[in-house]
Amino acid sequence: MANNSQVRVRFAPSPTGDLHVGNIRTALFDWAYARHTQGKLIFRIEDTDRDRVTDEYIQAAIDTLKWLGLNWDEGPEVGGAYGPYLQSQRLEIYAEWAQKFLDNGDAYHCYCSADELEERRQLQMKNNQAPGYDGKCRDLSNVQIEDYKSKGRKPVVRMRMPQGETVFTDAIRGEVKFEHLYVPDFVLARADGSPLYTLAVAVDDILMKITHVLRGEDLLSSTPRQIRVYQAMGVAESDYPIFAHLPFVMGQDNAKLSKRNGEVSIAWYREKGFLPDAICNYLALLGWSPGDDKENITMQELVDLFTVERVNSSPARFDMKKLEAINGDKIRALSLPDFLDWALPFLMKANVISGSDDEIALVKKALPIIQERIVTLGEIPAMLNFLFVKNFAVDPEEQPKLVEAAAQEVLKVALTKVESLEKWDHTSIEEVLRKALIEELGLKPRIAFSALRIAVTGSHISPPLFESMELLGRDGSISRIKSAISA
RNA sequence: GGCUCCGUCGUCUAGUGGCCUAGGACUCUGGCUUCUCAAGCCAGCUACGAGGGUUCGAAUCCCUUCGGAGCUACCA
Repeated sequence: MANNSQVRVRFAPSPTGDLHVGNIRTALFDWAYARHTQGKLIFRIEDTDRDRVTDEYIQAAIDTLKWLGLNWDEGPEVGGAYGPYLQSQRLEIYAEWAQKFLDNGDAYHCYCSADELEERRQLQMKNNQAPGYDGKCRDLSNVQIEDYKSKGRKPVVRMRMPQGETVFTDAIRGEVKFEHLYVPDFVLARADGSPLYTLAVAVDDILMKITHVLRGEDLLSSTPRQIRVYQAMGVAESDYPIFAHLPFVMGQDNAKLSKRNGEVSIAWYREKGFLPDAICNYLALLGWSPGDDKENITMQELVDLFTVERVNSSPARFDMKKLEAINGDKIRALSLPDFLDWALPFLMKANVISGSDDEIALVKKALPIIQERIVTLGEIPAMLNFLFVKNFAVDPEEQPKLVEAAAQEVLKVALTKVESLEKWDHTSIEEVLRKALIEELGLKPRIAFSALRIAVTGSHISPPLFESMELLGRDGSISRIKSAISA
């Protein structure tokens, strides 16, 4: 196996859509392994299928990795000695190798049409045979070739699989063996000369001197094809990369993660208000574990602890609840300046604030009292809206609770006490209200403060009442209590 | 169908022959705390897919079986 001293891992997505949870978990492991070994992370775009990969998706993939903090050493935007890193810019390279394979007899031209192949496949299935290319064009005579050409047929390049078997050691699963009987000759390049995944991935991994291939389990059965290409390239077995096939991340119902059973696009989590560190922390726990009972880890701890040996081989189910729990932990651990930086864009986007200095100052004061009450940043606007809203109105569903006689009594007493307060801070407010409502009127705290809470914040669920009143200010609080009384 | 991978609480996992009457986390349930909601604290529920071996001893090793997943493309 590869014995280079410098570890070179690659993350090579085919951006046919927004990067999803599974992609990111792979990227995260690739990144963590590169950093753990102080090796290099190579970011390569597999866009050989330009019908499905768009520039927008490529850019989105780049942005997503950056947002998550998964930086790369070679690839788009940073370049590197083995570029270009977009496969669509490496077409001549693949064409050269395809030609070389043809010249050496490792590959051959196949003139079968898609329809013919499909027809034969159906027949194979019907006869209970393993479907796959039957080798029809393996040894075409010159006459046959001329005949095809005269009919205007354009050939694809197909790799010749020799008899035998391919055995390799997967770093996660151990020895895996494939009999070539079940690995049919596969297509390397289309009739127009454009390469297919099997050609490009193998050529690039060798040319880019990749030492470790950590990728999804779905690619496990394509590994013998890649190894076949290495052989045709004349690569020594000791220079093959080490393969490590990561277990799947699945949805709730044991199916591959999809829109149906949970949001898959990382962009969605970003908008919802999940922190990159929380996403990475959670994803790291899918198929890997730090080994001890500690699960809430930092990116640095992940780097320090991550080894392929500790990666599981069994698939994991994605659990939104646990992600939320971790996100809540991460939010609570945020410093106030960091929390402010994360919170502001959400408040602006929801039009709760416009971004003035006064508003920001107030947000800064309010954040500590909601920090342990939210699970995602997206909940912040609703939590703080009562401080900024111009036309305040009590939630219609809460309104009935205010008109009750007992509530009116509380509000009236509270109003007079609060109006005569000299210092407007939460301790003074709490002190005077407790004295008047709890001690003197003998009310239970939860009863006494409920009406006030609704009057001031508009809902029976809110940040702590006295702090909320302090932040709202004397005038605002008093006028809201007044309007609750007259209502 | 064939090939390949996988199988510990509901979920993520710890566990590599005795430390396991199986540990942690999330969820759920009950309680404490409490100005609401949270947070925090305490307690509880629940698992080695099944069946055979090997062994003094098995979640850990072997076999069979059942289940799940992936691949089986001129997608990646």
